[in-house]
Amino acid sequence: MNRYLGHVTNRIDAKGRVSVPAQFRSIIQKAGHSELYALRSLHLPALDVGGPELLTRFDKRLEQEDPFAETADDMSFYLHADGGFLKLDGDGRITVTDFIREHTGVSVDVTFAGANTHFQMWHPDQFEAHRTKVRQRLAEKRRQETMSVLAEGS
Amino acid sequence: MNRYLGHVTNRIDAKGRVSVPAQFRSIIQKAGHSELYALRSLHLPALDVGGPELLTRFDKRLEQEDPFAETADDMSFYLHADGGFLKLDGDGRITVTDFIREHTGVSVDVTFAGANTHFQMWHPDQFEAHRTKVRQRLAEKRRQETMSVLAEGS
DNA sequence: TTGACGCCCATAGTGCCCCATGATATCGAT
DNA sequence: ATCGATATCATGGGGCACTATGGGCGTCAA
Repeated sequence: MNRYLGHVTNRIDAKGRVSVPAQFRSIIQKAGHSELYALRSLHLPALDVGGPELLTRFDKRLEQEDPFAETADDMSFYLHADGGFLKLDGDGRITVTDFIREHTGVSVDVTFAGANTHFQMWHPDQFEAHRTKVRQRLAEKRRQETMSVLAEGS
Repeated sequence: MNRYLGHVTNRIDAKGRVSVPAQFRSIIQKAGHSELYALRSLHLPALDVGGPELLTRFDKRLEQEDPFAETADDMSFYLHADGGFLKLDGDGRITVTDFIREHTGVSVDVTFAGANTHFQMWHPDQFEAHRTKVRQRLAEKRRQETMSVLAEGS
């Protein structure tokens, strides 16, 4: 399986380290990488994490912008300055820096959530809150669509 | 990794020196350079720092950015005039000259920010302010376009 | 002399590498 | 199916190496 799926919550130890779930690590390993790249999500209290190809994907998006416009500078700043590397140690752990804590609010536990091509890091509570919100929105959307279909049929 | 990424804040000592982050130093070293060139950013209170290739890259950008040759010359002069040239000492530190202080406002701490092919030097507060602004602008843009690279499949 | 600068070394804090332990899952033999 | 052996994984901790930072001491120029 080469996709990031499911979610796991792990504990931060006394030295501020946390294990990246083995199933996620194996994906990185298969890609031949030993480093992770993290971005602070623009609209969520979570980190978007992946291998170097995550950065490449964003770089491609950046190339589409007019290189002399403000937006291009903004995106470059967001990608290159606002992000950070997470180095995996020999046991597949990363150190939870202030960089991570500030944006996500994590302190004792971290929830790793798969997002297909990459994964996210959350405070467990924030993750749970977000999860229920998403479910509500989807249910609401489905209800609306069903209603409209019924309306057409009649 | 041979790209300037992430950001670090270091302290200026009593002799006016500050350590260039080891992470960045190793990139310079790998490129085989022992000298750094610093240019005043046009739109930002920051310095753009990198190897010799930084000069040509910015010259090209200048040409395209301003159609009036005379103004471009002025800007080129502004960029290169008291042109920054930062020497690394044996311990990977540079001395923070007035050239740096004037344009960036740094006094006690310096924030080094990656910009992929080069890096920037900021006053920590200015950096943080810029960061917030950039995130706001990007979030706004995303709301308008529903731009989400992450949401794409594969 | 004084102050800026280059080169040297000292040290505290942090990050990284290595190994240990316990819990859980997997497998094989009976 | 049961039970024991083995593997995998999250977690804990020791200890070394590196890095950031502070400071000493020459040299050179004003």
